[in-house]
Order: sequence, then structure tokens, then C-alpha cells
Amino acid sequence: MNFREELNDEQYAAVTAPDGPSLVIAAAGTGKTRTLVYRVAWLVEQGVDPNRILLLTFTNKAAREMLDRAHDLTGGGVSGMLGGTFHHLANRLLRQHAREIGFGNDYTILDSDDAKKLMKSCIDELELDDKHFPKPQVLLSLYGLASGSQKPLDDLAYTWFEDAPIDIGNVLKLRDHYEKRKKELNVMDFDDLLLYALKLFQTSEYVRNLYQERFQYVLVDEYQDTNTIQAEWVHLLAGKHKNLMVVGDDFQSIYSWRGADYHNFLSFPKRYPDTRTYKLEVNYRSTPEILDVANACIKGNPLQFQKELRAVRESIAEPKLALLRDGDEQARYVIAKIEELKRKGTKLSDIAVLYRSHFHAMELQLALTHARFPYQVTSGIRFFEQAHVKDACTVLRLLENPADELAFKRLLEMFPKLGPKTADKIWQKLGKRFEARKPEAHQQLLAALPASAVSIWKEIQPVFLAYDAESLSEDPGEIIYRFNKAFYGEYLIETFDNAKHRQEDLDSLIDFTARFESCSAFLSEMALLTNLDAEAETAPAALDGVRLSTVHQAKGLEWKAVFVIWLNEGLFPSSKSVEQVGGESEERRLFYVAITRAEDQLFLCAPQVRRKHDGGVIFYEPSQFIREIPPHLLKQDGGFF
DNA sequence: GTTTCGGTTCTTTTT
DNA sequence: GAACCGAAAC
Repeated sequence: MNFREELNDEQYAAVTAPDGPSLVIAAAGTGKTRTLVYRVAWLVEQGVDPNRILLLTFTNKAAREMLDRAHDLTGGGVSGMLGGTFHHLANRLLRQHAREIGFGNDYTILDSDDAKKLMKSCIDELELDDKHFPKPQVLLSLYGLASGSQKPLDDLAYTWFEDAPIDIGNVLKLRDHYEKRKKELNVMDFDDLLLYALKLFQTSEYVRNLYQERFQYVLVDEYQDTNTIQAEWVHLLAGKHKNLMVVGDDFQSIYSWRGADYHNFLSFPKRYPDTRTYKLEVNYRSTPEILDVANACIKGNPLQFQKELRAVRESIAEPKLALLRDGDEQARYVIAKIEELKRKGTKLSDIAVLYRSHFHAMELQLALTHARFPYQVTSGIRFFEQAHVKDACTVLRLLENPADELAFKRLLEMFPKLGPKTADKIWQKLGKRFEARKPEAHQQLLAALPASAVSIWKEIQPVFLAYDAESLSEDPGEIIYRFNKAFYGEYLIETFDNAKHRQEDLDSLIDFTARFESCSAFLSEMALLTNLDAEAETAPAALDGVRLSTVHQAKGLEWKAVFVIWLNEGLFPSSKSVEQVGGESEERRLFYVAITRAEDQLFLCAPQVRRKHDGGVIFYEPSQFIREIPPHLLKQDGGFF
């Protein structure tokens, strides 16, 4: 392979970096992924055993893309390399070594929906459920932040609830209770996976030595998005050989709300004094005009690593600014432009509309449907968190973890006349445990169930018992299939108006399970996958359609034409973010991410009013981010204002 | 005492 | 949509 020819000077330097810590500052569109993939190929060509390379990413998509590309580039020469998200690696190591820190390896992973439910029940149990007490979601974010940043909860809580009359003592008490309940249920949430993985490395010399020895080279993607725990863990993972290469862009740090701290990135050279730093600034993606807008936008932020995107492409069109009357007019504008682009030969799949929050896309979705333009939304609801998908997996979860109270109650509450109270009573009666694989447990349960539920349970019971009898522990799909046939299929029809659609989801879920060697592997994966990944799995055929996406979900992607809508004060930047410390800068970085997704054409849209449900209107100023861009860089277009 | 149903309100971003 | 609340139904 001729590395010199296939890479530019900047990339080549990073790819062929000598051993030791290195920091790659990769601005948007400068071939960050390419550099990482070639780095892997380079290492393998130098004779490094792929088995001793670790590649960490934040998203499943990034992990898959890099593994695929590295595989193609080296003609399969990287097989054995360990690559995946932080959470995946954590789960993998914990399943193997959890005993070292006093846990079983049969824990269940809570997704955010489960965590919310458990938190709610904790609030009820402590009788903190008054109107002014924070919502489960808020508390989970706070506790997650405390865990990920390794900061004391009381300090964080005090700042977080500064202006609210909330008893911090209760907030602390609740966290202890939540922790206790998680242990009882034998479950871990996302934050726990990272926390305990770190703890495993800190406390078990055996584990630490084992993996420090193994991982001769550690590569981390999007390092600016690491939190304290992750940075600490990476530090330990690479602790022996110290061949740590981190790649990222502080301008694109957009996850501080979940604990990401780009100071890990900024202070990397301080932490590792012999760091070699590489900068990638040559942008292959966008026209010079778009990069001018991007560079101007980020100027408003306090100085970080200095860098300027340098264009190599020719101009095509000026970026446009459209000030519109309302959301409907904005939708008409976007559609008119899409039609124009299509006439000139742009494929719909090369067009994206980006926005700050999912609900900003509502009018546009209606209008696109009306205009019969196909579109795909990267939806807010994840495939694996939809009610029917979770319902279908309750049986599996119970089989794998008899203490999984959430799964047990979820299953029972599907029965007629059986609500939360009754489900709880039965759970208590069974001694907070249901050994689904043992016939005695079923006898005990049947005695406790209300008469109306007994006959239904008798239908489901064989599904549970088949697990051992027919050795189905390696066939999660079969369990789901039988549960569906025995009970859930019918329940679906009685419960949901779009049962057919949901049944199709379940069919693809069953197909999806085929790739897993065990029920436990499948359940872990379910919790760690997002809908985007599921989409790619279940609908591989790339449909032609305009992409609608949040900016967060668009990170790392690119399109020929990009629209950014609802660029208004209070919406983008979102008013809730601006209230937080550093919120405004983060929103600006988010805007920077949006701009740098565009290859040829960029359309910025700002309506003047938003209609409410009751017919009233709210006026919105155009976003400060638009005002910060020198007017000569944008051409006014469309609209009447 | 519980469950169920219908209406209302509100949507930040994700592993 | 889905989470919450209050009232009707069991």
C-alpha cells in the first residue's frame, strides 16, 4: 500500500506517527476517519498484531464504519482487532470479570426508558412525589453527570437547583436509594457500565495487567467528547505501552450536557508531556464560501486550539439566508429549493434538513408528505425503545435475570385487570424474584395471579420452560417468536391501532437476533444500540429520500445540500441550553457542526413566528448566530421580510 | 381500591 | 407520540 500517495502531508504525518502519545486535531471534513483507518492499516503493515490494537468510538455507527473500511483497506488484515464504543467494551469486560469487583456477570443493562421507570418508582417509594420535586429524567441527567464527571453530587445538585426550592438532602437520599434498587434488581445503567469498568481497572491488578499488556496500541475517536471516567479509563487501558492516539476536534464538542469535557482534549499535551501533535486543516468537503461561513461562525467562541479550515474545492454557489414568515412558509421554501435542486440533477438522498430539536421538523414532515417527496427521519424514538419491542423482550429478560423487576411488571401489566398495584403485590409475594426456568416458580405465580390472568399465563408458561428443556439459550429469536405466537401477537392487535406495522417490527427483530450467539449477548446489544443502527440493520437498502435529522445525529455525515431550519433565538440556540454555563458556546459549536455538513450548498432558514396549537403565535428573533456572520458571506434569498 | 379511558400538555441533544 | 391527570368503570 502506498501511504505517501493516498494521503496528504498532514494525514501522512499522523498516520505514520512514531510510538508514544499523539494528539490529532482534525477539523471538520479533513479526513479524520480516513486518517484513523489508515493508521490502523499502517500499524498492521508494520507487523503489529491486530489483536493488540484497540479502537474506541462513541457511536456504533462510527465503530462499524471504521472497522469496515479498515477491513476493506487491508484486505481482511485487521481481523481480531477490538473496535467498538466505550459502552460495548465496558460491557464486554464486565461480563467477563465482574466478579473481581463483587458483581455477577448476569446483570441486565437498563436503557434510558427502564432507568426512568425505576427512578420514578424510587421517588414514589421515598414519597418525594410532590409537584416541585424534579422529574425522573432530570434526576437521571444529574446523577449521570455526577458519575461521569466524578464530581461530588451535592456540589452539582446545588448549582443545578440553585433557583429552585428543592431539598438537596432528598436529592442525595434518592440517589442512594436508586443505587440500592439497581443492585437489588441486578441491573446497570449506561453510566454504571463505564463507572464499573473503570473501577475494575483501578481495583483489579489482574485485569489491569491483562489488558494493559494486550493493548499495545489504543486509538480513540472523538476524544473531545470523553468525560472524566472515559479519559481515566483510556489512560489506564494504554497505561503500559503508552501508544495512545486520540483524534478529535474541540470545535465539534457538542456533548457537554452529558458530561463530555473537551478539556480532556485541550489538556492532553499537558497530561502526556511527550505528546506529538498533528493538525488536519485541509478540508475536502465544502466549497470555500461554506467554509468562510463556518470559520466566521466559530470566531464567536473563546479561543480553543487555533485552526482554520482551508478549502481545496472550487466555488459552486453562495450560501443562502432565507428569512421567512412562519413554519409553513419555511416548509414551502425548503420544498421549492429541493425541487430546484432535483431539476438540476441532485439526488434526494444528497439533501438534508437539519434542526436543533425533533419537533422543529413537524411542519416540514407534513409538507413533504403532501408534496409527495420521500424523506427519512432519524427519529427521536429508538427502535429498541419502542413499547412493542420492549414488551416482546420481557420474557427473555426474565429468563436471563430472575431479579429483573422491571421486566416482570412490564409483562404482568399487559394482562387485563392487572395494573401497577397488583403487579407489585405479586412481585412482593414471590419474594422479589421470579425463577422463570423453574416449574415450581410458575405454580407459585399461578396461585398469586388473579383468575382472569391465569389462563393467559398458562399459554405463556411453555415458552419459559422450553428455554432449558430445548436448550434455547442460544436462540433468542425462537423465544420471542413463541411468546409472540402464544400471547403477544394477539395482544398487539387488541392494544395498538397500528398493530400490523408493529408486528413487522417484531418480525425484523426476530431476524435481527440471528446474528447473536446467546440471549445474553442479544439483550446487551439491544440496550446499547440506537435506532439509527437498527435502521441500518433492518433496512439496508438505501432509500432515495431527503434526510431529516437533528444536528447531533448528523455529526460525521455530509450532504451536497444542507438546510438548517428554525435558526431563531430560543430555538437554535435553544433557550434551555443558553441558561447553562458554557451553553451558548456549545450551541455555537453545534451550529458549526451543522454548517460543516454541507458540501456544495447551504441554506439557512429563520422564520419570524411560530404557530401554537391554540392558534396563537409567538414571535422569534433570528438567531444571534446568523447575526454574527458578516452579511456579505450570505446571500438573502426567498421570503418576504 | 384499582384499572381504564379520555383529554390535555409539552416536546434538547444520546450511549 | 407519550406522559400526566382526573373521572368513570369494574
